[in-house]
Amino acid sequence: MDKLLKRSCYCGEVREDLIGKEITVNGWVAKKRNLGSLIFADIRDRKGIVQVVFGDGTPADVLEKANSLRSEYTVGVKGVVRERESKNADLETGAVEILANELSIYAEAETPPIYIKDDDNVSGDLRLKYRYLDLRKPLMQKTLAFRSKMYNVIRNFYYENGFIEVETPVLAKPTPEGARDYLVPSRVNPGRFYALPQSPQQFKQLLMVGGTDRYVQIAKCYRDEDLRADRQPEFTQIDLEMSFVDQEDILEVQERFLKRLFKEMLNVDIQLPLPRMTWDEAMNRYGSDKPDLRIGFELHDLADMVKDCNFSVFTDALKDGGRVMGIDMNGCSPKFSRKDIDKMTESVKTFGAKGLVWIRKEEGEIKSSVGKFFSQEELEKICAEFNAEVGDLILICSGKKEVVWASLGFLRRDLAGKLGMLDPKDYKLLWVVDFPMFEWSDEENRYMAMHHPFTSPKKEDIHYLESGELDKIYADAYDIVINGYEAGGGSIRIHDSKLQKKIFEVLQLTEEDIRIKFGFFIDAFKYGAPPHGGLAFGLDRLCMLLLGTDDIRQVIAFPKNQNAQCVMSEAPTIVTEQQLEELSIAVRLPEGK
RNA sequence: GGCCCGGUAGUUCAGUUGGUUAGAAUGCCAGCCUGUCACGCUGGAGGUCACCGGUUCGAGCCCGGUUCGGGUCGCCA
Repeated sequence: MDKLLKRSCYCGEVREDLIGKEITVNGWVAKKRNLGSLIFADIRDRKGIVQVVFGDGTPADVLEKANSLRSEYTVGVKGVVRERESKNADLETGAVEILANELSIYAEAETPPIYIKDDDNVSGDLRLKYRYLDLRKPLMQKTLAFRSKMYNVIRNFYYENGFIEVETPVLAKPTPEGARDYLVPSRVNPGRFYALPQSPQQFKQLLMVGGTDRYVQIAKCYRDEDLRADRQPEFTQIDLEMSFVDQEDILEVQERFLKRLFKEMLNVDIQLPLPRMTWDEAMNRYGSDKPDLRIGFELHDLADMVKDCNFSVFTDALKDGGRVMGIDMNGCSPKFSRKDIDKMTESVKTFGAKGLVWIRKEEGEIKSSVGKFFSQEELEKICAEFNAEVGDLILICSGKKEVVWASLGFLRRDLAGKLGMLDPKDYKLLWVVDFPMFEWSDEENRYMAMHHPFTSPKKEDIHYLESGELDKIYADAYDIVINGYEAGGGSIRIHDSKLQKKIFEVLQLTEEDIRIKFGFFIDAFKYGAPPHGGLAFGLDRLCMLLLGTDDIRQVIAFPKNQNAQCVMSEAPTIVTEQQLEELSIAVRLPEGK
């Protein structure tokens, strides 16, 4: 239609200093208010919204055209900025408006299927289907710009600290010992597959062998596992590796990065050095390897208090090598009904707990779901362990330690959330260090590397490799934890090929396995590998945390739904016979699909 | 793969014990309106109650199955 393109100002940036000046804005019609021969239109672009007035001197043909405007028409407006008669305090541009004298309708629009405003309340499914409309919302545009600024802070910091940005391949080799791979068939190598990287782990270590010394990459990673509110199948890592360093050196640089990130993105000051906690301590005090330190409600081991009690559930758990532990929800007794506790009991069952015992400390009396098994004196002793006061609610769980940790760890954070105690603007960062090297896998019936098989065991624990006491071996591995989220993790790597071989052995990989899966990697370390280590931050999760959302989709432009589909483009999709033919692939669907 | 929650107008939802023509708000369309900004007023259109089957004289509602979406456990080196 009419030609009027060149913008002189973003809608969201029109201010009093432009009063009296003629400007041109481009954008979408967010709202039209037609008062007859006076028409107001709110025009939106990525910076915000400005009010345009038609009437009061607007040429008749322009006024007529303005009357035909509908929601989401794409338009350009030229007009003079003037002060408003009555200001709108809710709008950043609310002190001014544009009196239009030219209007171009670049494109008409059908009625949008979703509301395009921040408080839309539209289901996530529809938002993803019409993501291109959803992205027009001011909040989404702010989020994209925020994330973009993050890239900038990241690159500046690491460039200034001597890191080299290197792109590693996306078409890579399948990763054994990890998550499920996304596979990519090779046409020119029939029957062979690339895998999309779960992380650039091996490449970045080979960069160290290659002498790069300090590497950084904002890397896309792919894992074919089930999704969660904070987990997408393709996600972005800030991936790092450093040579000739120990754990201290790495943590020191990375916490300076975090300090800078929080300062530049939020103007929040983070105190360094960050607190540290061993994995053992985190599990025993918080029941989680990613403890949320915004709240207390720490776990207490009650073994001493219940080892001789009459409640066989507890004594049996202890005899089987399990734990009896509890948390004290201070002052929460009146806040949770019997029904609420029933729900808590149901929720901990998903972690394998058989039940949940409660103790309510009341004026002059201590009540409990297991009151008939315990004397008041015994209950008093438990309350004393927590320094419980009247009005406290103590929740106790027993069983295998992993079950107890998971159950109570879940409850303390879940209940705190329900009580509104988790302030998203309060940032509690810590390092969790000294992870166990191995964990037993019932499924595989063998020990697996907890972090990954290139992680270095702690020097003082290496002798347990010989004695086979694998559960006594801890690793030079560390996670950065922010408000209960694992925001990143890393380790010192093995640079000694003999030690690496030994680790593969205890992981029960055969010579042939090692050859096939890691041959090139092992070979590289024969030629002089530097001591090295690194870390990767989850960029999406950092972005979530900084923006105070718990939905990772909010910070990704085009995310997948829970079934790993893009509901907008309908990926993944079936492909033509011809494509499959070229790739030498035959598809065999499971029964009923 | 398991468990939990949900699917009613374009959108967000209500819908009583199973009972007449399924409602509200918002959005949309038309008319009127010169200071609105959640504009207002008047009128109007808009429904495969996710799908299939069953129970019943009668199903949005009850039962069975399927499907779709969300959360979560397993899984995520």
